[in-house]
Amino acid sequence: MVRPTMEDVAKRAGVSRALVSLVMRGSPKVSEQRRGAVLRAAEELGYSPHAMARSLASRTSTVLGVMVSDLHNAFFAEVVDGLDAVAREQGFELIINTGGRSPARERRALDSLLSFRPAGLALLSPVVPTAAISNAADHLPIVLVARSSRVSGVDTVNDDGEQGVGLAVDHLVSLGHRDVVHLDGGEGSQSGPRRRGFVNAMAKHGLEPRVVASEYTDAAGARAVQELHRGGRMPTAVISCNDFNAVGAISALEEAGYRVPEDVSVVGYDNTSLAALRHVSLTTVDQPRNEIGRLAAEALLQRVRGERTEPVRHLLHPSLVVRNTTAAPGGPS
Amino acid sequence: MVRPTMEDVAKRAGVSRALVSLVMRGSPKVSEQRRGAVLRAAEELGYSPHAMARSLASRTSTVLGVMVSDLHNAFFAEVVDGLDAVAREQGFELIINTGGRSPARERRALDSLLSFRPAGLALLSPVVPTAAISNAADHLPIVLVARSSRVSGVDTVNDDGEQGVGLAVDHLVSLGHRDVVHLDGGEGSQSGPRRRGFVNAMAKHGLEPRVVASEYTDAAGARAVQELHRGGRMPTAVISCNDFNAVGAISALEEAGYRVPEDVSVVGYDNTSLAALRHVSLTTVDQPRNEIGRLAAEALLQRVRGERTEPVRHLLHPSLVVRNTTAAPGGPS
DNA sequence: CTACAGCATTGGAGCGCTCCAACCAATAGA
DNA sequence: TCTATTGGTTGGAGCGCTCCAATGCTGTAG
Repeated sequence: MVRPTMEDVAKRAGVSRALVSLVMRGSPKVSEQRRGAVLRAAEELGYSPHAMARSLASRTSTVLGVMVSDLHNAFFAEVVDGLDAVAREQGFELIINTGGRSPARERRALDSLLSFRPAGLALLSPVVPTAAISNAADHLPIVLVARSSRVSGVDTVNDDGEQGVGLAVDHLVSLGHRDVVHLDGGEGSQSGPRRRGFVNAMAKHGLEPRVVASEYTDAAGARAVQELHRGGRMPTAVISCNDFNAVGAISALEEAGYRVPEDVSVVGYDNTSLAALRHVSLTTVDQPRNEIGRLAAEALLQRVRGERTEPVRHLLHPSLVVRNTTAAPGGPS
Repeated sequence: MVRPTMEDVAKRAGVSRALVSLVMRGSPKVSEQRRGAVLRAAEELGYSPHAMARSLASRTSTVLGVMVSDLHNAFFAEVVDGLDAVAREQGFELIINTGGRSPARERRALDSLLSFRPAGLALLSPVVPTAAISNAADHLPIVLVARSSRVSGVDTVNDDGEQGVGLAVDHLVSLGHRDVVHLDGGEGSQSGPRRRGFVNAMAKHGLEPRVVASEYTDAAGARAVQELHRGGRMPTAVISCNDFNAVGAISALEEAGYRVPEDVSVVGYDNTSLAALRHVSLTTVDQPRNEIGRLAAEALLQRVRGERTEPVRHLLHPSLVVRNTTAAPGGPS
């Protein structure tokens, strides 16, 4: 159970501990002969460096902390992929922690990450109060993903939800729709911009924007549609706040006897793997998730290297993915 | 950017560094008066303990490493929830890393986790070679989840896939089905037991087990069904290797003009959130994911505390969740 | 032959913490 | 009164490493 240290390697190779340290860090000022001897000794002993001791001694860290608010959401998985790719390229590691969408748990997760003294911290859609974030930002670079916040000294990366829903509206209008309803995400983090995008885009086309309160779940989407049905004012198209909501809406529509997309078109948001399933084949708005992760990592690493102190606020362009849940109103049946 | 140390807190509180250390660790042998002074000083300075220095000095760790092979799979999210709950209860933290289903990346992820010298390691469905695992197992406790392996000195937690598929077969047979096909997961980690469970259960009922090669994706499920259709020997029921495969199968069935469940019943495996969507409403086999995580954490912590050295091999009982994709053959239409 | 680079190598201090033996009252027991 | 005992507190060593100043060693120029 006990691991060899540099001292052990040094002894075996017949050199000093400092020389082993140089070899391990790939220093050029070591003779080839010694380097070989050290590497061989390390190999034989099964030595592996102790990251914590290294970081303690060097007062630097090659670790980026990532706080994922919700591991259940595949959206974050792809953001993490992007973060990971960039971090790895530049010699950094990721450690991930999760807050489970509870502010208290998230606080603990944050403390836990901070106690490792990472070089920087990426917070994916955090729910902790802004104060906690700006507090931590005094000590290390922080980038906020999927939460726009005006905390000073903190970078942010978001998709432009306003533009995204705008794309959906344009698409539907160009198909001939004039009566479109938005199922709103309520308290959800990005529902504000999405709703705004809907209202503005409808106004741009001179149409009346109907917004119905809903939530980011399939059950909520179904409920919203049932209410529309009972109210007797079913629109020709629905733009949901996300894919889950859209799928719920579709199943409620079908139960109520509407055909999708012949009678009612439905657009989702996020382009989750769910939307791509052939059984679902949902027209939806795609966020460049991987790109979001990459930009977040780059923002962090720029600060880590001291290349920048001014905050950056990335706002990425979403794109529309047209599948089989949208068509002209009263279209081919 | 520079954080206060114990020394700073000690100076401010007018005590020794050792005393601050005792307070931070919640030792009972500190007078209330001093404790108060120390905590106040720490608060005022914004002190937070340095986990790495602590772990280095104490030669112990309160960190459990978790290697998630695929962050995109929500299955693991719930396992992590279970792990997290138990770890937290017992004063441990989780650090997570991901291997993206690539052996090379997974190896690096493993090394990265090990370099933090965690107290134990949970590997969720790892794809690295057994040798790497048994190697690491010499240095610290390891638990394997969703990968049965006979590595000595390593604990395992799995669901009983054989039993799970058996439940599905029993359910279908009790509905009156006699012609059932299993869409096999191929190389996938748990496809072996699932296929075995199918063959054995069918044999038990005196029925011919038909197995068709497929994969863990919705496209593969659709392809398998299309082949069955072309072959002209469509069964009355299909048991897929997982939920994605089942959803692909359903959509291909509907495209080919079969009604689900009236003409063909479909059963999935995993009870992902996908299965629960009302639009899908898939009959499927549920693994006790949270329980799997809890047992994994407990196995690890038992070893960490030195309470056990014999390996344990948990095999958990799955359960059948009946929804709307199964019915009697040629049933109500 | 000495001086002086230039290079590879080394010992030692120190990162922030824990742990231990030693210490210092204050109290209890004889 | 003197010695044990107890509870609280402390300095110092050391965890595995990095970093720096210093060392020894060549080889070249003066």
